[in-house]
Amino acid sequence: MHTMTVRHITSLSQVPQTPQATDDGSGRTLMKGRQTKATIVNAALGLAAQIGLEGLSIGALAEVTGMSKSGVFAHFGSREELQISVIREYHDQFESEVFYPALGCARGLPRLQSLFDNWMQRTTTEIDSGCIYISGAVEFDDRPGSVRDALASSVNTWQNALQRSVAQAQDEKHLTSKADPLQVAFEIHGLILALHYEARFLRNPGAADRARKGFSEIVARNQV
Amino acid sequence: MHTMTVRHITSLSQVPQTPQATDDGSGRTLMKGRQTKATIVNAALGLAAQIGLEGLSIGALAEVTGMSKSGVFAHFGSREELQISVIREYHDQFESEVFYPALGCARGLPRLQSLFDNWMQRTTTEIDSGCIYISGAVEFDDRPGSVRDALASSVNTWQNALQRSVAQAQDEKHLTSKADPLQVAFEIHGLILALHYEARFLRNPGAADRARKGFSEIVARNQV
DNA sequence: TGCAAAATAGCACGGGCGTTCTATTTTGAA
DNA sequence: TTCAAAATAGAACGCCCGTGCTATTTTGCA
Repeated sequence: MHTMTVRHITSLSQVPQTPQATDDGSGRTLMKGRQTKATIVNAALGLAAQIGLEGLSIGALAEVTGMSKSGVFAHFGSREELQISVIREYHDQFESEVFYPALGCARGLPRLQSLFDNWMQRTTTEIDSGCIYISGAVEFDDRPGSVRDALASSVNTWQNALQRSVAQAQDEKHLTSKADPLQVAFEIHGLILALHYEARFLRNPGAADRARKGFSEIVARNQV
Repeated sequence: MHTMTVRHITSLSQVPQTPQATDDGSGRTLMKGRQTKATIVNAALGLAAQIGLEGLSIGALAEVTGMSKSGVFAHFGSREELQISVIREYHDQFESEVFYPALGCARGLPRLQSLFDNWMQRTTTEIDSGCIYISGAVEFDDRPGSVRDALASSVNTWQNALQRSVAQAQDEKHLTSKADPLQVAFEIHGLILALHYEARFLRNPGAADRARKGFSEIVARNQV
C-alpha cells in the first residue's frame, strides 16, 4: 500500500536544489511559490489577528486564498510552521512600523517618545484588527513548543529595544539615572495592554487618551 | 440579581418544579444534581483558567470528572451555558477574594490599597493558574454573543467598584480632587495586565515588585 | 519547444468536537 | 417500600480539523 520510495541520496543532483529567488520586484526567477506563500502568510496574519493563532485553520485559509487545503499546507509542512511564519511576518511589520522609524529621532527622550507614539499608532489600529503579541501570549502562556518560543523571542527583542531606549535617555540626561529601565518599560507596557483590553474588549472610549496621559506622567516623574 | 425568573404560571403542574435546595451543607434535599454541577463547574474553572474558555471541551471535562460526555452536557444544555457558568463562578470567587475583604478597611485610600493588595495576591496565584478575565477578553474581543456579554458585564462590575473606590479616596481627601478616577483605574489595570503578561508568559522575575512599585507611584502622584 | 521540477489539487484517513436520542440507573418524597 | 422524576450513561450523528497520499497542472531554465 504505502510504497516507501526510499530516497537514497547518492548524488548531489538529488538534493532538492532550492532555487534562489530575488525576494521582491520583477527580477524574474521569483518562483511563483514564494509569492503565493507570501500571499498566504499575509492572509493568515489578518486571520490570526482577529481570531488568534490557535484559531487559525488551514481550511479557512484555503478558502480565503482560493486554494486547496493541501495546496496551502504544502507551503508549510505543518500548522506550527504556519503559525511561526505568521509570527515572523508580524515581527517584521512591527519592526518596520514601530522600531525603525524611531531611529530617525535623536537618541534619548525624543527617540523614546517616538517609539511610544509609533507603538500607540499601531495599537490603535489593532483595536480593530487585533494584536498577535497580546492574544498569542494568552494562548501560549502554558503551551510549550516552538510557536511559544518564536513568540516570546520576538516580544523579548522588542522589550529589550524599549529598555535600551530608556537607558539611552538616562545617558543623555533626559531621564534621571535613578530610574530603572525595566520599571519604566514595564509601566509603558501596562499602558499599551490596558489600552488594548479596554478599547478592544470593553469598547471603552477614551482609552487611547488615558494611555498617552499615562506615558507623559511616567516621563514627568522620571525627568531629571 | 439572577433570581428573577418570573415564571408565568398557567398551570402549576407544568412548572418544572425546581426543587429548592439548601446550597451547602447537609440540610438534605440538596439534590445530587446540584452538587455534581458544582463539581463540574469547579473542574471547568480550573481547566478554563489554564487553556481558556474556548479550549474548554465537554469531553475533557467528562474525563476529568469521571462522567460521561452526555452526563456533563445535560447540566448545561449547551457549551455556551457551561462557559457562562464558569464565568459566574469566577466572578463569585473574585468578589469574595478581592472585593469583599477590602470592605473591612476604611473608605478611601486604605480600602483602595486593600483592593489592590488583594488583586495582586490573586493575580500572583494566577501566574500559575491563569486568569479568565484576561484570557477571555482576548478570546471574545470580537466574538459577539452571550459569553462575551457575561464576561464584559462581570469585568465592568469590578472596574466600577475600583473607580468608585478611587472617587471615595478623593472624597476623603486622601487623593487630590484633580485626579481622574477613570485614569487612575486605567493605570492600575495596566499594572496588573503587565504583571500577568510578563510573569506568566515571558516568565520575567520581579514583575510583581514592579507592579507594586507602579501602584505606589500612582498613589504618590495623586496624593493631596 | 521540451521536460524535469515545482506548485497545486483531489481525496481519504483518523480523531475530536458539540449535540441528540434513547436507555438505564439513582434519587428521595409519599 | 413504591415509583415518578431526576440524573447519568451509551451510542450515533454530522462537522471540521491536520495530515498523508497520489494525480495533475504550471513553471521556467536547457
